[in-house]
Amino acid sequence: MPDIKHFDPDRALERAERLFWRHGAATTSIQAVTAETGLNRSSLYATFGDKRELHLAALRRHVRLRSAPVCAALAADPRGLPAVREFFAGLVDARCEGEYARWGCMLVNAYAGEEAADPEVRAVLDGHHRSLRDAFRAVLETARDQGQLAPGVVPGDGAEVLVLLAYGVNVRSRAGAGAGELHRTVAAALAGLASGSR
Amino acid sequence: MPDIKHFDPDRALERAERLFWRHGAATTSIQAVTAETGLNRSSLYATFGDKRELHLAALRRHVRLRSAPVCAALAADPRGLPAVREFFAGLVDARCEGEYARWGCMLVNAYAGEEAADPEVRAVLDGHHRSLRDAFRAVLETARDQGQLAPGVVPGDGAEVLVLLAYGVNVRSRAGAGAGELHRTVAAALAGLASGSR
DNA sequence: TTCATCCTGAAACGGTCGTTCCAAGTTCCG
DNA sequence: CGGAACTTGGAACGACCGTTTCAGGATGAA
Repeated sequence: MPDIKHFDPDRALERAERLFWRHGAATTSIQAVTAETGLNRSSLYATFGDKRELHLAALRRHVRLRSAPVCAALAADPRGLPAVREFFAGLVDARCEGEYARWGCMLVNAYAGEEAADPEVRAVLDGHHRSLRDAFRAVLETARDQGQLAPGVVPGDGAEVLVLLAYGVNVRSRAGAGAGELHRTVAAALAGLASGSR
Repeated sequence: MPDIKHFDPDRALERAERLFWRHGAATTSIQAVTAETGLNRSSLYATFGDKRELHLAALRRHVRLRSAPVCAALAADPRGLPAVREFFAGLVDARCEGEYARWGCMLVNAYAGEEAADPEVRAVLDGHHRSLRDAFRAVLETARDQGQLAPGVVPGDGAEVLVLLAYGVNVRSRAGAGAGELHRTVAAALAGLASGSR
């Protein structure tokens, strides 16, 4: 083993992930990545390959470290509908306040970009879509078994609806929609799922 | 009046609109616009100004000629819920089949792009959001007056939910989601609005 | 017809893009 | 200590970016 890397690859990837997240793949230049990470072009290319591979690695890191844990926690939550409400409350807050306010969701942003034509990008997006949908379905099945669900609500279909709702929240939050407005809208959408609500 | 334009500005703008719609603002070059429209840089700049202004004009044309008429027809539809179902059926078909399949919605794409930080772009997006929401609210009020609405559904809140649902459909359709899947999901979402559904 | 006015075509601007290359430096193994 | 293996810094590549400029052609008014 002759020489060792002088930097932490995952730390650099996390910086790149943030750039791609906030500005998008097309408008994030390699130069911007080198400036943000502190390392130079050679190290970047030697470690991650070209820009497309770097973006893919950033997308996959995002799914692995940010999206997947949330999906797993959601799927394993035994509370039923309250878990769904908590998920959306956290989503709205994360999108409207704090460090990542108005960044939207990195994956939803990728849907709308030119990069969505890339089969490997699409595979990441599809994988995340399935994860989130399956998590919602599990929670809705739990809710149904506990009698929380309004009659007529099918967990599989309801889960797809909730995923689209989450996409909508992510889209709308990027244009500066207020947290209060989104909380209210989400509450109205979820009210239709609960038994005894009407 | 010395000389007259040798081309139809709106025809050129429509070509540019399609490029921005399909590929996004960042990845559509002026060169691509000149190639698509057939006119050269000078005429382009003299007519529309720089790239930002061209993109804004394309966005506004999109709202004026494609989005606004649909919103107006929706708002004026006297049928209530069937109008909502027809809107979404048409949306899903337009996004999944035909000439514009998998292009998504130009406005939703703009939400996710870097251009959403531009105040003028954001004004266009907000205007469209309000138009669509108001149209949905009008239709839901009609539905309520005709007894079609499930008790507990507030037209104002339901309208916001439907807009987010539409955003979700637009996002998901760009990654190749099937029309059948989206039709089914939309149907499940709308079922919760109808009276006697549960 | 003359002329002022506008449009068109094409070349060119500086800047930035993603990517490659290579010399110099650093590290571990024997 | 010698040298192979690998990283690093930095220059350089051609291509493309958005934009400007200008000469020359076309047009309508007087």
